[in-house]
Amino acid sequence: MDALTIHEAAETTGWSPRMLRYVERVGLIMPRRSGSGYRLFGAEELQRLRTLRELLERRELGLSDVAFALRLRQDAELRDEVDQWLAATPERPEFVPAPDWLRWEQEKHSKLLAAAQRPNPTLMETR
Amino acid sequence: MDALTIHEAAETTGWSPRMLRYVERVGLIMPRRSGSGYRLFGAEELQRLRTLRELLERRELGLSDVAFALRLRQDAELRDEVDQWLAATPERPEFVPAPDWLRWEQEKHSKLLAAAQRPNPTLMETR
DNA sequence: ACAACCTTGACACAACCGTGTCAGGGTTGG
DNA sequence: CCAACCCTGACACGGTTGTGTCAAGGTTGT
Repeated sequence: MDALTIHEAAETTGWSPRMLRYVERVGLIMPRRSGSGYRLFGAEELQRLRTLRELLERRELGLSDVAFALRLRQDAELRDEVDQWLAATPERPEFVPAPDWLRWEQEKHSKLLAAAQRPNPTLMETR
Repeated sequence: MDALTIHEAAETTGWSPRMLRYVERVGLIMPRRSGSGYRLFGAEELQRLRTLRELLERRELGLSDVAFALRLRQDAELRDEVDQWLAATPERPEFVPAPDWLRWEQEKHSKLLAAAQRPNPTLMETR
């Protein structure tokens, strides 16, 4: 039948056999098995594996990231809880009144260099 | 004003000061800063921090998981790509015709124990 | 029957995550 | 002015991820 064994699948997908087993282990693929336990990769999973590979490196993801996304998708309750947490106060810097704190971010880059000749920095309002 | 410094915030949230800085670093909180750069935690972020703590341990999540969920939420394109990948062939074992492969999972637990007295295992259809 | 596959399990190892702790240096409040 | 904070950066360290490799044993095709 048109199904590849693990070494063949490895060659056409760019994963190593070792990694194909690992990808299965983290739950992202579940190739069917032959009667004697051999993994069999159909055309569909081969495509899926190529796509996954491409996605991971293009977006700098880890398998664990995608695995977590899968977990979110399968556990609606979890998804809601996480989403709800993220929803609270989603966007910041939450309009800071002082135009002063932005400098902080940039200052910290030059801070070390300028540390010597700075006698007394900003110093204002007590928290 | 009603805003706590990092040690005070640590005590009321259960995080250590070190971890509060870390949680900020991974992008899950962004406490505002005083004029001299001190982190200031308002009531809202304190609550958020307690909730986060609770969520993490109740669902066995890591900060990196929630950070990734945040990334997904903020990058719609990424979310779509990941979702689309997960959508393809979402549910398996994809109805296996042979009632035989289920045994595999259970067998492998007793396999080592039974290895000695098993002269010739299943052996059927050639992949 | 024998080479060339396949299986699981284990050791190994770099890179990262989550944490603590310490150093060097500013800030603050009494 | 001094103790008690705060800041960042660094070293350390156990745990997880991602990966290779090897061992012991079953399967397959010629």
